[in-house]
Amino acid sequence: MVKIVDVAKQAGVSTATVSRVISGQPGVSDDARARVDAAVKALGYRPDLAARRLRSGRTDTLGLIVSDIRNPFFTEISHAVEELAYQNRMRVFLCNADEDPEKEAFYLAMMRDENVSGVILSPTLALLKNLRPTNYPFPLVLVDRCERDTQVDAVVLDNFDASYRLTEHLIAEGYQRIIFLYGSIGSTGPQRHQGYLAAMAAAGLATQAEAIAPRSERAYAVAEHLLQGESPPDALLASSGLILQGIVEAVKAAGVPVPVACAVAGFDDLPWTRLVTPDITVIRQPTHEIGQTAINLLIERVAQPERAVRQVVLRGELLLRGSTQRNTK
Amino acid sequence: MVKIVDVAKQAGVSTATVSRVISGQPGVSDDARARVDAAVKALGYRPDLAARRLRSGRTDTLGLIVSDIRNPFFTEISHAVEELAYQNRMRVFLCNADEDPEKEAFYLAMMRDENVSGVILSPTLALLKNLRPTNYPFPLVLVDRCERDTQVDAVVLDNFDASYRLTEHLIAEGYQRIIFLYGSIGSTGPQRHQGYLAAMAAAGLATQAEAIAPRSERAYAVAEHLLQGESPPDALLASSGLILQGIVEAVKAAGVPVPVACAVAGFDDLPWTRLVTPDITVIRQPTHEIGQTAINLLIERVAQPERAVRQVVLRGELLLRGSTQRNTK
DNA sequence: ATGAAAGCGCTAACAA
DNA sequence: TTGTTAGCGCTTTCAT
Repeated sequence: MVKIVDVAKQAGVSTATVSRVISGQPGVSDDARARVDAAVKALGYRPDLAARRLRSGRTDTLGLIVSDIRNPFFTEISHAVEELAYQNRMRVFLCNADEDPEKEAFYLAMMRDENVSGVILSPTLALLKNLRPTNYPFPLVLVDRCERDTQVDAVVLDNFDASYRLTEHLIAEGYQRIIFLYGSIGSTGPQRHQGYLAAMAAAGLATQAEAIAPRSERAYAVAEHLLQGESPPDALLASSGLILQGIVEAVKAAGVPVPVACAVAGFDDLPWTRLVTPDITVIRQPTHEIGQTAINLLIERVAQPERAVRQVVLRGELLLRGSTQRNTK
Repeated sequence: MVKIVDVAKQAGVSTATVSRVISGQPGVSDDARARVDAAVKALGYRPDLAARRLRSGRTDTLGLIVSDIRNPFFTEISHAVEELAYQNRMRVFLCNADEDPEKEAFYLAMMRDENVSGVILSPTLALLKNLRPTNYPFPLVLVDRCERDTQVDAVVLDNFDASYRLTEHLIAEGYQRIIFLYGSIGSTGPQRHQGYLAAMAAAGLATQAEAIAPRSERAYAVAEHLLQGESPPDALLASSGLILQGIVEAVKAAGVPVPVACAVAGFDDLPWTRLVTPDITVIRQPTHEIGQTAINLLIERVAQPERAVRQVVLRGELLLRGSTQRNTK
């Protein structure tokens, strides 16, 4: 294995000069620089990262801890983070907490052990509720989930606003008995619930909402039950893609005509929402931008540890499609 | 920061003994072991990974380089790999090559620099064509893509067989003018193409296949064109989920009744294939098992570097659904 | 079973 | 601008 002394010897300089050259520091003559570069190339030298990290204390590695790697929302965020990390020549540990606080704690500890430069995290509700950023030896940026009083850099959707606008649209289309199904674990479901409540209240309509486990099977069961009940909904709203999927399956199974008898809408512009008939009205989250913003916040935080906390709130995009347009169909 | 000497002092032993205890080596008395454990706990000691790696040359870290992190197929594999790595207390660098040989090369070099214990890789075709495992200082396990003569551990689908059975099913249902759309870059598309050709030949039917870029827009355009042509297909087969999506959109847009006028089927049991009407017949790949098998192969290879090359070929599952059942509908 | 001590390859403080 | 050198914190040989 070729090491820094070999390069130094070959180039006729000291190891310090080689070190300066390979880490792009100033204070090296063009001549020496050229000789080192040549020696590096000739010998195929690659610095030993473990040695460098031990000595320097830096790793140039980020952690990304997502709640569910199989959820396309997080997959898009991961993609954006990976892309920017690649451009910045940083590595990233991508970890999947699977909504499990224990796994989340394990990975957070691992990040500490790895001495990462920073971590992007979509926290479980349990962690979010009493998050002390000072507990962590690295800067933290939250994505997707954040409470109003959390004092940490974060980038989230304006959940209240998005949900308000979605509900408002349904009301404008003439739907009245609008039922909202939302994920009970997590912070986004309840925030979206609030937007729904506000929009309904503004229109003077009675509300009904069901907090459920965020799984399509649960949404299916609840929707099925509601559709068969005494006063069935004329619109079903979902606070997430998974819940929306369950609703769509239930409506299909029950043979309820959409959007005439019942409208359907929800969050997350998943590919299938355009493939089904009718296609589904959704709120599109700017996933790529969320990931991009998160890693930029993190990089800036690393550069300036003392700067004020910043929370970026992004607006969702309402995509009007067939499942909520009673009039045009 | 607390280090190993602090623990040694506190426990009244040498650093060597502490090192033995924390890495679970034998040759330490129960008494010493207990004192060390207590000291570790009392001081909240965590070993410095950089130092450990520099000295030991081991990292207990794996690399996973996927072709496209946004593809649910790879997302499922990532999930399985992550799960098993977690159980084995190993870290994993998840990288997304995005089907780009340059990015792939970068990440492979990064794996070398990181001195990872091993790498799981879904290679680009360019790399697969002349893959020299001896070029890499770490063991390699291929997933999803592998040529017949590649001498590397691998776990793949039996693409020929799966495609054969899918085609056979369509023939049995009475379809005759079956056109196959497959991804031209990559090794799986052509392998699946061969299965289609064989099944058609066995039935004495004329074949038509189109090699296309594996994007839904391309599949849409080609399918649209075929459906409007002089002798339109009575069945369209896709070699991947993305191509299948394009076909479904095109058929829907053209208003062709499925499965009566035209059947549709393909690869990958994506959620939406059950949501559309009719639901789509597909080959389900055992994604979880693929990921699991890959990491197990890798762990065993690390333990026994000299064992013979093993290639695991898994069988796809044919899920019969509405889009190909002309008779029952 | 235990300890003393030699480095792993690199960076950065300091000297020149 | 350049070189010398002292460690970073740990593992592992080699004694005992």
